[in-house]
Amino acid sequence: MKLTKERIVDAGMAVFAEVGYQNLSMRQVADRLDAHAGSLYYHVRGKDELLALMADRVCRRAYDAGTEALAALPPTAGWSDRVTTQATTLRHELRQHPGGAQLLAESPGVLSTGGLALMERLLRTLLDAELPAEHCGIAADTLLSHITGFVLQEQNQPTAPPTATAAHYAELRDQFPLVTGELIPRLSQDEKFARSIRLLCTGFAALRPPTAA
Amino acid sequence: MKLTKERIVDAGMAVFAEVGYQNLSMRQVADRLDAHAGSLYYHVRGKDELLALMADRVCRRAYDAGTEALAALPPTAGWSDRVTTQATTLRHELRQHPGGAQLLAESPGVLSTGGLALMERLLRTLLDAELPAEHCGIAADTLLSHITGFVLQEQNQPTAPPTATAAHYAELRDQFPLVTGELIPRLSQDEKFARSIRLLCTGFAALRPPTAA
DNA sequence: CGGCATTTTCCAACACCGTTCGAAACCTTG
DNA sequence: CAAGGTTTCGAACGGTGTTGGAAAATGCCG
Repeated sequence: MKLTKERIVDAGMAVFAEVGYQNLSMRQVADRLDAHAGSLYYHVRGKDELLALMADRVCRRAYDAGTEALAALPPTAGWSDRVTTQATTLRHELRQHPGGAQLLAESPGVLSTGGLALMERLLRTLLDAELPAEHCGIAADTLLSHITGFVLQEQNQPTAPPTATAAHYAELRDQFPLVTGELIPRLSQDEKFARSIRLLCTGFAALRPPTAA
Repeated sequence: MKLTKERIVDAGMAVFAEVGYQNLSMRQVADRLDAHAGSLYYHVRGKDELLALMADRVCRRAYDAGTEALAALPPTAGWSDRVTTQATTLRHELRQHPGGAQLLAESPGVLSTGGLALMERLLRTLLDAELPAEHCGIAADTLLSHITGFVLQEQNQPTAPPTATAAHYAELRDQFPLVTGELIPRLSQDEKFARSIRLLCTGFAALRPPTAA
């Protein structure tokens, strides 16, 4: 079957879902298309462009999933609910593929169409929330970079905490009582994420002009 | 001269500063020590461990730079100034090496001693600010993941904006009026970072119990 | 000092990577 | 059919992380 940019990105996403960002290779993408690695370079300038296209697709998916989730929101939902929904769907989409956050992080910025769409909707949400316009850009930027940072850290946390010696562990407890203490208790990642977004939203709310209730 | 974990990490940091995270290779590190690549594996389990050690060192440096900057703060400085100082020094340290944020992001979490030290001090700062203890963990986590996310995005923004066709550019302006509009105006990265931290701090402040003035 | 054992280094090799390039195959058009 | 452009192949290049056995260096003990 004929090779196409579209089909190459499809195959790229497929092996991405299987082996993750770190182990994605041109040869595997080509294999999935019953083609040879060199053939890809007729349609794509290099791995960078392929990754950028894939990042764009991830953004697009997150955008579409977001519109769906937003539509399911009750009409009573406030702006912070809308922000939270967008953040949650983006995180969910990033977590679909291992290393998904890295794909977004290492592809050059939010230049792609999909990334811009995400940003645009977020800005509109914040503007509709009557945030002062001059702060919306920063707010949206902060939100997005926080989300990618969160999922990134989340995705390469070691699956199994290392079997540290009891002595070494005691020493750590001694040296860093707060980090090892009951702050940051057994909170699920979902919970941590939700709270961090809530935290950001309260920060946003503090920017709003004091409107009479 | 004898090879050591310490010396290997030193060399690693040196070539890291020169070629950046993406192009750092075991062979270059070995070359700088007048050794062969295979020899490194006697002292280090693999590239992953080397990167983890380097990440730890970056954290340590950021910690030391932070204590210095904190000491230079006037005693009248409030907790938000202390938070900002820590954030700024961390960002500055990450920006020292190209791809510095990726090093921190891809090495497994904040498990190293240096990372824990950073976290511990941040937690103490927030606790001293009389934030409710159950929120401090989230707050610190949010701050850190935001910083890494910010520097990450900052560090692989394309140096030169692509020479897009005027037609295509107009279409973008049409499709995404907000992103391309005068929100997010010509703000330096420093300014954007400062404001994002300020934003987070106001969010933190909103968590504090209303103490009588 | 010699001899031995351990620690450390070399060096060649493996498998894989992204990328390039000329030749072959294919398809469309005249 | 023949010509020409489009697309694919297939081998190759230089690079990567990593391994394992041979070789050297080092420390130790008689």
